[in-house]
Amino acid sequence: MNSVFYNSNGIVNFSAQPSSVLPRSITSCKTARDLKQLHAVFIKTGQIQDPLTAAEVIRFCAFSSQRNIDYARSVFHQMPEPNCFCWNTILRVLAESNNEHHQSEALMLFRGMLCDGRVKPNRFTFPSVLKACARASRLREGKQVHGLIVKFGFDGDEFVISNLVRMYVMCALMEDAYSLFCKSVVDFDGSCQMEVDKRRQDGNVVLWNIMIDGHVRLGDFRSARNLFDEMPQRSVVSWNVMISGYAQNGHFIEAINMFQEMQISNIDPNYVTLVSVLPAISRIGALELGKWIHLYAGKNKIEIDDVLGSALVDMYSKCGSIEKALQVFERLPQRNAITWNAIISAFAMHGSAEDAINYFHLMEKAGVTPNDVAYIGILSACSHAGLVEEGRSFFSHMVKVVGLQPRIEHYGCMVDLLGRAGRLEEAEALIKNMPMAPDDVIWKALLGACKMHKNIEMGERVAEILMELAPHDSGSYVALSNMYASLGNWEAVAGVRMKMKGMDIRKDPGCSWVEIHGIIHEFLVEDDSHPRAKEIQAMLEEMSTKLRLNGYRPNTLEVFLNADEEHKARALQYHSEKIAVAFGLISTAPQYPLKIVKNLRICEDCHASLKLISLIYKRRIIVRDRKRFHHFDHGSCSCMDYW
DNA sequence: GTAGGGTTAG
Repeated sequence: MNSVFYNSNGIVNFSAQPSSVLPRSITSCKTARDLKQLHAVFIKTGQIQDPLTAAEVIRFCAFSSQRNIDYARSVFHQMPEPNCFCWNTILRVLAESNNEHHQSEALMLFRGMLCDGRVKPNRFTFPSVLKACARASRLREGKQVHGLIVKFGFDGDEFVISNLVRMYVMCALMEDAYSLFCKSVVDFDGSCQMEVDKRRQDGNVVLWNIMIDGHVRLGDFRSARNLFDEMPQRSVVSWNVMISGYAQNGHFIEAINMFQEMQISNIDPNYVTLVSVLPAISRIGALELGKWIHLYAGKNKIEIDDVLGSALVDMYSKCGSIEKALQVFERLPQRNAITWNAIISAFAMHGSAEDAINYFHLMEKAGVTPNDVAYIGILSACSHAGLVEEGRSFFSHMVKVVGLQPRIEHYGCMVDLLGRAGRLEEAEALIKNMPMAPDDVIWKALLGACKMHKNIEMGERVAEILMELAPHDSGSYVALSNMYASLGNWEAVAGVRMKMKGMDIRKDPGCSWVEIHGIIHEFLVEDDSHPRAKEIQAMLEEMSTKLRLNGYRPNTLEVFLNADEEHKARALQYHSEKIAVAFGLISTAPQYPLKIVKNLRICEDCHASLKLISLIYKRRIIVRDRKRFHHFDHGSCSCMDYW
């Protein structure tokens, strides 16, 4: 007969079992199969009646890598008399799940626990219950739980309080959160005068972090920053909350500044810091900083798993290095749907439709089902490469075979795909038949196609709609004006300009960034504010001369002004990306590829010029515009002039 | 047994 006994940690050991067949304890279970075998033995021996054993089983199914909440729940419900520890375990499992139904279930279960009455909740019960309320934004229940906490006398427990504050913060009730916060901070500070109680101090920082997080969630960065500056001490989490808050709300420069200040303050970035700051680096295109992060992870033994890996793949891709993106991707020990989406989107952005399609199929082969985002990636790849039939086939496969509901982003790709291939009527028909209202992005895609194919009739119509939909967006005015200009209709151009002036709409200034030796340099149109402006100017003149000698003629069609040709040619010379290239050429050695990030789309003239410049100066130039990458090399561009 | 994270049409 098998004997069962416990070690000092309450972990069950099966020393009499042949180790090749059965795991010796729950902690040595590697797979769900191991656990099921062990569980079967527990049932057979009746040992499952022991609450500690049952709780260990629940914990394993809930928190190990073999996450199986259904299994945990069934073990729990089979217990005739679960003790408080078991209740706490199942409540925590449900509360921390990402599935919203589980949070509701946790609350129902907690209600059951109270009604049952055999077990009283303890101080470990409430954090989970509060977490469930917070995650599901269930304020009404949250307030009831607050009442119970007072009734049971746990309103002095730091874990309970921090979860209570967090619950109010997540329900956007900052006043309630503040009243608890202020009370606790005063209490804690009072007791800390006598003796520095480390745990209390930590608890204090946690509360500050939660409050900062609350302001960040509400988009109130000023209050968040004030608290951050005021707090008596900051933990790595305090920095992470600020960095991720900035990064997720489009304040990329602030996120990066915070990250750099963090290092000045001698706080070591951790895994979450890296994952939080990487998207900001991607958006700015700060490759050197991105590389530093990658190295830092390696040096500090921070594991590059699927999550950090996805962020790195995206960073390298958005910073212009598709080769490094692929290298990181290939070396990852595990890849999930997001990792695959990141590499597929990377190929799409860089114009390698073939690779995007290959990796899409590799993803399927690896047993990862492509989700809606994967289809956005693949459709955008088809659109950038002009693969109309392939795009159509992916779209219909997604709808008819996979049964995914297309989102507006999918329609956006299709409108772009059809429009740019010159099938303007089909694109317009698709917009009319979409199940949702078209947004400005959809109309902009069609307007771009009208401009490309010089369909002024449709262009005017679409621009009209856009001006109504997004009246303060300069894009539609500029596109319409450019369209008239390309037809030489200067009167109509003047009309659009008048309208813009009347509504005080200004064209977004073109802006380019180039990172040279780790420092980001920003250039605006006609920018002469750089310390090396004189040398840049001389370089621009030289470029201009060499371009002309190589047969280049300025393409002034897209110049916004109705000015004489010479003036327009000069305006073109000072587009921000050209200034950035000039600066790059004088600042770096020939083998150094220039990587430029531009806020708007690259214009046709700059595109033609950069192709020639890559030939004349034997320089690889990679430009990331608002939409995609252009790799200029040996006189041609990776987009094959289709963008 | 407290806080924090990656991909997405133009």
